[in-house]
Amino acid sequence: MVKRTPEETSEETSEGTSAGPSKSSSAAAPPRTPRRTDGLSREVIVQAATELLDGGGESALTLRALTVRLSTGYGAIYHHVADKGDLLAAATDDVITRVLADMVMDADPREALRRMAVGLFDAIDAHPWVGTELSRQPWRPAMVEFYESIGRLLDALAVPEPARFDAAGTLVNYVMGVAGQNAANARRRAGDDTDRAAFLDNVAEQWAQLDPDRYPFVHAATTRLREHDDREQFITGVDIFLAGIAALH
Amino acid sequence: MVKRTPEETSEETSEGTSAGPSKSSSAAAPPRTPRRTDGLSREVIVQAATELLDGGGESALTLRALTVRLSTGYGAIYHHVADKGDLLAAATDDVITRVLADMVMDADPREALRRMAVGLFDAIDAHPWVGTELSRQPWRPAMVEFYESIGRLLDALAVPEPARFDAAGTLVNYVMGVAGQNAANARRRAGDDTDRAAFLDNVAEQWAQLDPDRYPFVHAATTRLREHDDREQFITGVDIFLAGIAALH
DNA sequence: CTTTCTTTGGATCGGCGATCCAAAGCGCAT
DNA sequence: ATGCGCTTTGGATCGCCGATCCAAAGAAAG
Repeated sequence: MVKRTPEETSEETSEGTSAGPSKSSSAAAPPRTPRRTDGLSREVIVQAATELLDGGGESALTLRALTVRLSTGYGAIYHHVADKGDLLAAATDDVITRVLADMVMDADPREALRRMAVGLFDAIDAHPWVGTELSRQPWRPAMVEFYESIGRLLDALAVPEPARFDAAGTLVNYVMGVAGQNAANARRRAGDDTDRAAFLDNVAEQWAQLDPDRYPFVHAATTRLREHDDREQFITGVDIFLAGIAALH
Repeated sequence: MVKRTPEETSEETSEGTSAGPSKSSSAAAPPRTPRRTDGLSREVIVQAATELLDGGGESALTLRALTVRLSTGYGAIYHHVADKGDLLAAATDDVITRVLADMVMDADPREALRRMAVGLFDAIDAHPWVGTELSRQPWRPAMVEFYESIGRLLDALAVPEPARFDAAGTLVNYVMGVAGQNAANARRRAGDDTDRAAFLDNVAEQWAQLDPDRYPFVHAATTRLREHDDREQFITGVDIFLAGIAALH
């Protein structure tokens, strides 16, 4: 078999009519890069997609980039994957599943709930694109594990059945909200070369310039905006909801 | 104002060379559609964009569709608008501002908070694309009004200053989470021609087929999933939050 | 009327997701 | 072993998108 180096392929494309299929094959023998020896698979593709996403955000996942990274063509990828959405969903499921696998359920239900929420928070913090995709498709199969754990822990907290469903949904909605916001911040951080502190300073400055008479609260909150820690604030929010759930009996 | 009928534009385009700049003008006089008499403006464009978004979701807002709807060209639009993101943000601000303008602050802070959250919920329910854009950019200028109102109402609820900032953020995050989820549902509804009930039935059926031993909570929640009302569940969540605030002092 | 500036229309570009097809390998039946 | 069909691969191609660019058309200034 002739080992052909991946040089430039044919530059001059046929300038045939616009819609004509290439039925009558021309004389020129088309050079082909050799077929890959190691088999492509859905897992390999998902893995490569995850690395692209982690490296450059959601915009870095393009079919073109995938073909380059895997040294293959479009057809090979689309043979294992339905479309780009399928790929993004699979990568998200992958991350979520991994997070849940590492989770240990504590004895105290309250602490376990807090730990689960924080686990999801940290995962989204590490992979912001997961937050975006998750807030777009909150009912992925991988999330069922989450709902189940939350439901059980609420049961352990003696939340009665009629309210348990609403309580679980509320908690999930809160986590999703933070996820989306975090992902948005991370996106902005990557887009601009201003880091998180600079971005917050920017918002805080705009807030500080508001009329203190019309916007007393926002105007006064600028200091806290600069200093606050996202993770701690998130946990505080979880505690608020847990307290509210306990108060509802 | 002269309403120009949307007649056919020029059909036959010039078939110039592929990459050559049209410096040396050829002999053929290029036919031009007449210039519009009524002035274009940023507001008119934002209005048209909103109608497109309401009509066909986020994917319906394309520059091409805008030029057709306004009977104009790309250049005219880009003269008034920075880029597509600017346009989407402006349309979102427009909707949010309108919602806030119609809001009346009640005497009871608890009821007022509930009303504000529901107002945002209803607006996003009516314009799902607002939810997506809002969860992507939670710090739009139009949202400052919201933060301010929430802060004042929390103050009226005697939430002390150190906790007020966290509490306001938590509530906003919760609302954002619901917003994103709602927008996702609406998107799916529009994509498939299955309506909301059919979609929920689909999810519920998948849940029902899970192993009842491994997933007792999710398996049992299918009935509630089918029957629950999004709006009521959202309000329940707000009440949980309010109870949590009260419990934490 | 002439010049200058603002606003408009549309050709064009590069990049994207998706489709399609032929080549290449692989396995099974003969 | 040999031919034949099925699976997998590589890449040309299509249509559409956002964005850029430029010349024409009018409005304003002189």
